[in-house]
Amino acid sequence: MNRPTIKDVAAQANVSSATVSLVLRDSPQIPDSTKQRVRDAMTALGYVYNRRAAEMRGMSSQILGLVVANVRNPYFAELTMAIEGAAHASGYTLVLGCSTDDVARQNEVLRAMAERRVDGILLLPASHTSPENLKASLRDPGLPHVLVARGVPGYRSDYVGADNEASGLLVGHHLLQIGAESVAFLGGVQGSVPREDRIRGLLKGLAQRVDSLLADIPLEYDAGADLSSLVDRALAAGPLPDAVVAYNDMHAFGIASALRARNIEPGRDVALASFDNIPEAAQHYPGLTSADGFPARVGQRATELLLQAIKGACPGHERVLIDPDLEVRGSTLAWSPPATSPA
Amino acid sequence: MNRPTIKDVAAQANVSSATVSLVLRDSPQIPDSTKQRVRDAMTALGYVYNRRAAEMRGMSSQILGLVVANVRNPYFAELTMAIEGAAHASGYTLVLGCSTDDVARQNEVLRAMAERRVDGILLLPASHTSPENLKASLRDPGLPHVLVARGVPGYRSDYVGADNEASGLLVGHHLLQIGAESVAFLGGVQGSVPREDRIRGLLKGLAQRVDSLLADIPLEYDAGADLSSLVDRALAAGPLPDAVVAYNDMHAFGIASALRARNIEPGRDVALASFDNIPEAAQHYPGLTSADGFPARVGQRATELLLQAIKGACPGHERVLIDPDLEVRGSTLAWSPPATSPA
DNA sequence: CTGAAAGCGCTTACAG
DNA sequence: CTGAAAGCGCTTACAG
Repeated sequence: MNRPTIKDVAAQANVSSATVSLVLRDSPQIPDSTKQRVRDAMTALGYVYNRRAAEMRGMSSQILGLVVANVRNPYFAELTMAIEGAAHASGYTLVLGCSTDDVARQNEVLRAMAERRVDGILLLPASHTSPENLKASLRDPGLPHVLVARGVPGYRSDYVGADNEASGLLVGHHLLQIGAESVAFLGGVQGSVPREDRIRGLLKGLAQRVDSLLADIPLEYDAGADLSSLVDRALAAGPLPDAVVAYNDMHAFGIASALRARNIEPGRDVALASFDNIPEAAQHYPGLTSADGFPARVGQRATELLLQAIKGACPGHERVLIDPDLEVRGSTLAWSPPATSPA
Repeated sequence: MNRPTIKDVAAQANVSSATVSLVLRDSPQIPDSTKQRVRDAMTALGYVYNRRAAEMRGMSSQILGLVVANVRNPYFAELTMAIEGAAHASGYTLVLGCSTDDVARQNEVLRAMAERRVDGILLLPASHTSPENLKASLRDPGLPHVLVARGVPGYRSDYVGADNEASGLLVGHHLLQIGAESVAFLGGVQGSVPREDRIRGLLKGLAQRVDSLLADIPLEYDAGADLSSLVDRALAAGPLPDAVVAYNDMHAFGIASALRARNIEPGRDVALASFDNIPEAAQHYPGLTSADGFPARVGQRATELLLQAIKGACPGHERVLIDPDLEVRGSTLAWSPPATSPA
């Protein structure tokens, strides 16, 4: 026999399928005795509710879609876990798509989600996503959605992300405070919005003493990033800066190792700071000074906003920025300006 | 107007809905001229295929479920990406559930997936999953499934994972070869099957000279693991071993930092090896010797096996172990036995 | 308190 | 080459 349906359950319990349906919804109009009989029939038959069939009668799918570039980046991983947790807590199931930061792949994934009638979509847009793109994939099909962690310039929609400029500002202020006079920014993918925001904030924070970066070297790709050659290029470009700011903690770890391999001890010979403050930043030696972007909060808020939008209570272009916080550790605290420069 | 259906498309194109359905499937019995007309109607109306409705007529959902403990562990992240990629390549969409290594949560997630009628499930079982558990959640409802990365003793099913014992053996042989005479194993969650397999293999590999571990200290929980206190406990337990073997690379990084913070240079003062060989292991200073578990291959094979099981071509208890490989780097190569011991 | 019936958006024989 | 009709497993008015 095939999977049992409410009809089978109804037959077993000697009621109509309508009654079974009402029992499933725990309707108050069914007396407990009948409910019990129906429930016994369900377990006897091993009945599993078919939400897909229910959906056909206008019910929602209770599925949310999440599209991220990848899940290897610990920041994205944390975000994904937070979103899965928030969705689960609200009775939603999560469909995951990885764009691998590729717009074509992203479009395929979004289309697949639309065909499966997800109730809404959380999108961390691939790097070169265009507004027209999102209009065609999300706005026109009428899919409720919120953009996460990265905005798409020129596209108005709900958005939740870290305040990258504020993060940069915190890092800049701190470096100013410890006396850094030359700063290089390493890592991140060229042209990405968070990267630009972080640099803009950083320069604002440093403005009192430093007016430009000693070096600004982006990566070609994020995956399999070659931090070692990045450090080579930075060292070839000029003198060792007082401080290196990495695009994120993962890049910072690679940079720290590359420096150490060249006999430059991070924290002592050069200050090192970065962004994200993933748990590993605290475990690293020296402890890595990092601006926390609170991915769990971003994911939580983004999910809440999406659920509101699905309910129809949608302003539609809310922009939520999560306040950053700077975790100061040995990688900048252990450094002090060279003696040659005046106090 | 609501979402357009094939009926709307049919009206627009002056054909019946049956014809539209055939065009969707690109049936050869429909002439190109009609197909074109229908397709034009689709784009004009912004029609989006409703796979859920199709499913009601006996078609499959083209959805696979993946349940993992978390996605923060880089090994799991890599696995997840590989599975998402393989699923996508075969036209499947992936539903992701995180059990947070909690059996109750895992059961909820599996139930939600069953209600959504996924075609099959890939499960990385939570630590204390029982065979009865899986029987009730997977076998009885007739859900095709394959277990990934961790087996459940006493439960027969398709399984794909790294060969942890062989990995341990490789590490053990290598440590023997560089002359290590005392070895401590640090990290991993007490009682986990991969942990036990790794230790068993390690001891086999060392058997020629070493017959027991100097220390074997597991973690209470994986999340937010306190590697620093782990190292303290290891150092308190006795003399510095020749080699430390970490449960995985993430733990090894934490251990390396903790050692360095205590003025013990990993690679020079103590050999350090571990498991997984995540990309960061190569970037670390010193390069981390690590046994590669090839999560991408595990994910790929597991997905293939599941798709076969879904097609019904299922032996049902295939056990696939992916061959490991030892990547030897500075963290063990730079170490040499203390001069006091004879050559 | 419970049942008969219509309908969600598709697919699939079956006619023509 | 194309259409009418039945049916997938539910839910929801509407009767009784």
